[in-house]
Amino acid sequence: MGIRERKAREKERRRQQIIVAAKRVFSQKGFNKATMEDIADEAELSPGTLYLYFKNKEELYASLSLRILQYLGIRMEHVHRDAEPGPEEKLEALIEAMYDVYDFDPLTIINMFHLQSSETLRNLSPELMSQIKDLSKQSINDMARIFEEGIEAGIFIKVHPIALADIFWSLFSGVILWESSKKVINQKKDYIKETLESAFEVFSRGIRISIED
Amino acid sequence: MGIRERKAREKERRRQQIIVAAKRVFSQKGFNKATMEDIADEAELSPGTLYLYFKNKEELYASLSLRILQYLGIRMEHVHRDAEPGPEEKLEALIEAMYDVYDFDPLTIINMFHLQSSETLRNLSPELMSQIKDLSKQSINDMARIFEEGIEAGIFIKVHPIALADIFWSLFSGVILWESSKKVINQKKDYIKETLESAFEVFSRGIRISIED
Amino acid sequence: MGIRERKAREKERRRQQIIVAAKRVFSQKGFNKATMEDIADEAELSPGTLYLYFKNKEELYASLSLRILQYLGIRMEHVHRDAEPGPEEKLEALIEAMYDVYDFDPLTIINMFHLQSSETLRNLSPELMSQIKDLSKQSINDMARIFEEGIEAGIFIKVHPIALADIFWSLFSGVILWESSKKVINQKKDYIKETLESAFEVFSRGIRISIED
Amino acid sequence: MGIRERKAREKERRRQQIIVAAKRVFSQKGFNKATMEDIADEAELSPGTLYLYFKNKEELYASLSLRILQYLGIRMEHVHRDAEPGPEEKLEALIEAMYDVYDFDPLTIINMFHLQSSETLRNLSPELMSQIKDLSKQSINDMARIFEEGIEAGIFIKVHPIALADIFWSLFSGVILWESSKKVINQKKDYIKETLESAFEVFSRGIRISIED
DNA sequence: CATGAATGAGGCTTCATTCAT
DNA sequence: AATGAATGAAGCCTCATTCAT
Repeated sequence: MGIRERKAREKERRRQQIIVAAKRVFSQKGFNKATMEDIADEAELSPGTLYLYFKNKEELYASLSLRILQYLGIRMEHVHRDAEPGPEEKLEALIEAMYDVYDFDPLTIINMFHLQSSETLRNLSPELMSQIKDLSKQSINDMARIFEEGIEAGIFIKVHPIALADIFWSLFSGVILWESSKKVINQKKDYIKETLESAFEVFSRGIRISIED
Repeated sequence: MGIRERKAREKERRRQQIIVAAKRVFSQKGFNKATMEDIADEAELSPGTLYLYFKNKEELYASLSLRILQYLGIRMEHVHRDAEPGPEEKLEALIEAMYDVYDFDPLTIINMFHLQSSETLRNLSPELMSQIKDLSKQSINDMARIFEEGIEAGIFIKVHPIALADIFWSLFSGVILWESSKKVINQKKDYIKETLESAFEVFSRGIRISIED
Repeated sequence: MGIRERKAREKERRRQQIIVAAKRVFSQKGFNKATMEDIADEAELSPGTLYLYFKNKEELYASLSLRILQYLGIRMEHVHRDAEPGPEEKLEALIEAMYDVYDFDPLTIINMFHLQSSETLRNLSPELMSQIKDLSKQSINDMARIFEEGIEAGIFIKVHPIALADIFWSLFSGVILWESSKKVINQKKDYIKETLESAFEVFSRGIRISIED
Repeated sequence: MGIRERKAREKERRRQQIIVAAKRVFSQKGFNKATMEDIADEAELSPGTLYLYFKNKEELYASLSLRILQYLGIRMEHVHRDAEPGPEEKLEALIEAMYDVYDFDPLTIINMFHLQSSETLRNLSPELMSQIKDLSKQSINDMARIFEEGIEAGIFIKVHPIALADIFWSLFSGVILWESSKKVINQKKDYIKETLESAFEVFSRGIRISIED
């Protein structure tokens, strides 16, 4: 069983090796301009080998997102488990988590939003699709729980918690995409972090009930 | 001269005919899966004809966005010219405008955000690129002016107006993309309008200075 | 009949206008890279019009050569009619004529040799083909007559006169092609005239019977 | 190591297989009418495979010439190394070599002259271009050395040796092109060999200094 | 006669994927 | 399991030619 285990570990390592290469190449060239050969070169493997680990190009692409979503899921759990009780504190922890998620892998997270917003989505295998779906839903639900607590506590405005979570997530992805595409257009430094900060502030203020409300 | 005019009109009509077809096809299949032949078929023209009106596939794609951006620009002007004076009123008018922009052409607006967030952008002709850039910048500036007025009036929080405009725009596009991709995943009706409404409410509340601030 | 004549003249003029444009464009871009639209633009006509005067692109191309061949034919006649009697003198006149032919239209003459040496030849209409054939043959025969006289006079070596004409013509075209392709390779000035001069000298010496032969 | 060697040999064999097919197709249809698919069919390979061995159509075309030029180069060396000393003997050896070059691959040699005299030349990759250039120059230089020796020995006329080499080469290619295009026109047997023979005789006589000179 | 917009066949090339070794 | 050569489908685009005006 030790041997079988090691095999499994090696297989997983190889998988990661490919994912890392893919991440780099996709980030640099985008989904369509990146070729499987590019990725194989970057991974120092042959094209054929990629297909031993991923069914096709689209699945490989989507797999990148899975890692982020998994990380997001873990962070969401932490927020609930570790953060101080109280919706305000949890919201803050949530925001912190989002920065970490972005930092965890900025290139891939942009990729993920591209995926989200792309025809590619339509061609994924059902299994991968449902994995993504489940992970997304799980994280959105985790976020929603925070908002729900706040609403029940009378601190947050009465908007459907899931809707708030969607808005929060939309804001996060919207800012990242828009700021990074501004960068493509203007060739200047991106202001993702700074804009995210302001955006979260606006959001936090926006859902909080002030005294006079 | 009457004849020349008619020719010009016909040429413009043909252009529109292609644009309409392209819009439909791109919306259905996305940029990469859509072929020029698909579009030609939809427009009931031959592939070659498309190239009499658009330099290549990418320019055709980008042209769709241009129309939206132009409409957005017009609406932004109206907001400044026609809306009741006062930042509050203008913000409301701005939000109204955004709904109209979305309604003007929902499919294309989703497309535009895909374009924005895609490698495609890198291959556009410089002219088209700069047109898009200018139009975007113009509209963002128009939005920023509203926020600036509000800040000066002491009604809105002191965040750089351009940043607020970016956030507003990011929120708008983020919601549309996320909701429409949720639809792909869940096959359910999309909640774009409803979510936008809540999002704008959160945003409006978020930038307003309440008494105790 | 005056009117009909004028029409015919105008038609011919238009034809020449096209030929002049074609010459320029073909010389610049070569047969395949040159498009009918290029030529139409250069002639300040519409593409459709070209087809009123020439059956297709290949015929237009070949027509350029006809002008040269006609000029060559005329010069050959002159040589026989005007040159001092005696093969030596006629050979000299022939060589002079070749320079003139080259000067008459250097670009087109290179074109003609390209035509000669090209698949294009295979696709010409039978009529044009036979025109070219006749003109070529006529000129070759005229040249051959000079050599024949020289042989009969015991001045030139006993090689079949037609063969000598072919060799003469081959030398002429070979030098022009080789020198002009060297120019493409080396970007230097071409040495066509200088090389032609030496070539003709070698040829003349080569066919002359010296005393000891 | 044995395995790597075999792979290399197989790769080279495959290359040759393509070259042979290309030669046949190009000779039959000419550069422009020949399609990559034609060649792939002839080679019993798929179109994509051609691109594993040649960057594009033009490079494939040019590669054919390279082989001839290489052979020419080898023969030129032999002439210098093996031929009896003395310019006369070397000139004879040179002429022998030219026949062999022609026989080595008549179809391709005609192709090469087409290439030489064609717009195609302008689009070659710089590397291939410089290879062709170098090989050509080398052979021309080798020829020139023969003439130089003859001039120094007082046997050949005082014309710049490089010019004589150019003339010699022009005569060779001119005869081949003209005779083969006459064949297209007349559908008769070609007289390339016979005409070459006479041409070389004329040339040899032409550069030799006779007693009375 | 002239126009020039439209055609549509067809070429080159790329690249995801397969499969014999 | 890994390779990497081969595949071949399919896409974009060009451009000679036609034809209604």
